[in-house]
Amino acid sequence: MPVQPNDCPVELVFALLSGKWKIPIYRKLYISTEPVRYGELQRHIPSITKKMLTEQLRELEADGIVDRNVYPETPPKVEYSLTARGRSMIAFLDRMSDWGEEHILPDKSVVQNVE
Amino acid sequence: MPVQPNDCPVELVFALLSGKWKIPIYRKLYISTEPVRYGELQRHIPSITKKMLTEQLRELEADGIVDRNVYPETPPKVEYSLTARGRSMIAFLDRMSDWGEEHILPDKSVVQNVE
DNA sequence: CTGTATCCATCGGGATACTG
DNA sequence: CAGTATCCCGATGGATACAG
Repeated sequence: MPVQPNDCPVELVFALLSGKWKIPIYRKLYISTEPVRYGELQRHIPSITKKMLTEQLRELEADGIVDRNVYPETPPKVEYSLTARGRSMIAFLDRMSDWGEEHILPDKSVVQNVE
Repeated sequence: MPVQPNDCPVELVFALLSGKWKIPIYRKLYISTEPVRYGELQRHIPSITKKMLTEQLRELEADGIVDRNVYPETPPKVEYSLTARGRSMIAFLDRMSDWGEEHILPDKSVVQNVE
């Protein structure tokens, strides 16, 4: 659901991106220089159902993170892209990613516990 | 539940802090210079139940974010604190907070839409 | 092609009572 | 004081079929 009022900025931001598929969707939209079609998103995230893809996109849209453009053609064509606000999230997402790679993924390294 | 393997660092980090009460708990532990007792946490977050407080603390502990110290006294005394790893999350949490204050909370300002 | 509409299983989280 | 043990509900997300 769209975000509810709350006083903690961190919790608010978490709420914006909470949802099983929002990060993968965000990543795809961020990486693409061009707007991305519905079907393209679905192919990029094979395990997502149409219901969930639509739901998550609607929430991201309601929260001003994603832009939705409908082209009234036949067959229909709908394109999604990040809003400026959405793009600006990359600032802290990159920091999160850095932290994750440093503190979680290192287990994958052959060399462990090298303090 | 403790975090499951996954390839996206951002999703991994989200998983670490997903849980209705983890951010409030983190904040309290971060702010306190001294370790915090169980009852103190409960008083600081009045609406949390014992079950949830215990659950969330256990998960944070399993994920290496929180330290748990038991003093075998009577009555029992258990203290919680952030691990070094936990403390280091403040780096991206601060960036998230900044973004949240800039992009979500400004509605509270009297002056709006001043592009 | 881009969705909606139903129906349903699972699970996070809450209320309450009990315990070492 | 610091938890466990149960019981339970509502929301989240999945499967499938249908529609413009």
